[in-house]
Amino acid sequence: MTDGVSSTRVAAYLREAILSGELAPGARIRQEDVAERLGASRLPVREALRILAADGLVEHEAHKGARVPRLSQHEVDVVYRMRERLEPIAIVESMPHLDDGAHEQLEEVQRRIEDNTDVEKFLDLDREFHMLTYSGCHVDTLMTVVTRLWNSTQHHRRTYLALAGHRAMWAVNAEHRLILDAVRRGDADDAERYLGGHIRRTRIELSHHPEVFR
Amino acid sequence: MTDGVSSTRVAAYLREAILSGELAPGARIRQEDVAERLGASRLPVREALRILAADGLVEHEAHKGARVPRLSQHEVDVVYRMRERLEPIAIVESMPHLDDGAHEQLEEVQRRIEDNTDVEKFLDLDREFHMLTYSGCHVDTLMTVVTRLWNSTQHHRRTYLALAGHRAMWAVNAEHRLILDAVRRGDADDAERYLGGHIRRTRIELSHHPEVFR
DNA sequence: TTGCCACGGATTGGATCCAACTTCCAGAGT
DNA sequence: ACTCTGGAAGTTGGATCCAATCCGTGGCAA
Repeated sequence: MTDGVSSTRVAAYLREAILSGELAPGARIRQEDVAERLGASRLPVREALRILAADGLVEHEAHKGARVPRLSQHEVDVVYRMRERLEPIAIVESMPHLDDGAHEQLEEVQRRIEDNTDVEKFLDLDREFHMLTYSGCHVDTLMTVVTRLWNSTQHHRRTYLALAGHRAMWAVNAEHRLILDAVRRGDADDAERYLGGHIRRTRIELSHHPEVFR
Repeated sequence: MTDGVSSTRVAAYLREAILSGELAPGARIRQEDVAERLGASRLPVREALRILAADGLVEHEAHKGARVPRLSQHEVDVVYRMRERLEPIAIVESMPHLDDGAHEQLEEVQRRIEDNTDVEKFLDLDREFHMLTYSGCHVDTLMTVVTRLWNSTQHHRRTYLALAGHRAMWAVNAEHRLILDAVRRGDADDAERYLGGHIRRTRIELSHHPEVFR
């Protein structure tokens, strides 16, 4: 259900365009272009841009318009260090509320990740896997921030994956399996540990590839 | 200097009203009221509300309007656990960029905190102290999130202080002094440790006072 | 050639009017 | 007495038009 509200539809459209890489970091977003393309007026576009700014997907400057933020290597590194500390909280909050159905879903998504070879598909599935592990966390403030952190580094994950291919994928799968097992067993300590390690290892791999940041 | 842009002026006005407690959690904000009071049209008010939503100061629902979010005790606890893990990153990022002038300012602010007895004044000064220690952190994503976390719990700090008075204030001052000293010495490990402990102790004190959450 | 100023197109910000939705209350029907 | 329905009032969302600002371009002078 698209909510019926135009501004949220526009926001969804732009969110997809940015996360899919169609709009790269640094790209400018002209209100009238979007309005025309979606058959709406500029007003809902303006509101959509504010919504996306809250998600960290665009940055807005008065009288200069909106553009997709361009993060430096150091900024991305800090974002990953933030994730390393925040997401363990989310998984611990979430685990008690995950039932067998959720565990099944996780197993299924992880199986699809292991069968997959496409970069774009991996990005979606990986995000789905982690968000599923957090789906029992009902603290809005936390989930908003976590989503924001994923959003703002989506572009770099993509270019890194396109570069490294599936060479390092075995580690991701091993870590996901360990996380999934800990979640199933209800072992919060292990879940925290493996999740933190997963993010940390990714951060360090990224730091070895400065070419991702042009 | 107020940016000249109406929507940011409106946002600043509402931000002040919310942080000062004038608009309490749960309070509804009608666009026309604000517009009339500030002599603007409803449009900049709408944009201001979106800006504030990004700061976590209001929540917006389609066709139902904006209101100041009401956080549960558990949510506030999680927000403090987030702060406990994020702000140490901020202070470590910041410290290398703080010069003697900044150290002087910190000393001055802390002195004023120790001389102060007013609750409202303490809230401002305490925030100023911590934000000063983070002022050298130029990672936008991190500072945006930290600000958001402070914003969303400002109300609870106020009511707790009004309740506990300055009984527990000595601990705050001791911790501030230790943080300030570590910052001066450029000792990142100590700064991290004392800051984390400061936030953690506050969180635990809050958890002992459920009456703050009505 | 280079730097500066002015001007005009392009783009965003704001005001007003109209449409859509929500909420609340009265009244009929059970 | 209770529930459900319909409609009116109140509030937010969207479209259009106008104002303010930015930015590139071209001309002019040093």
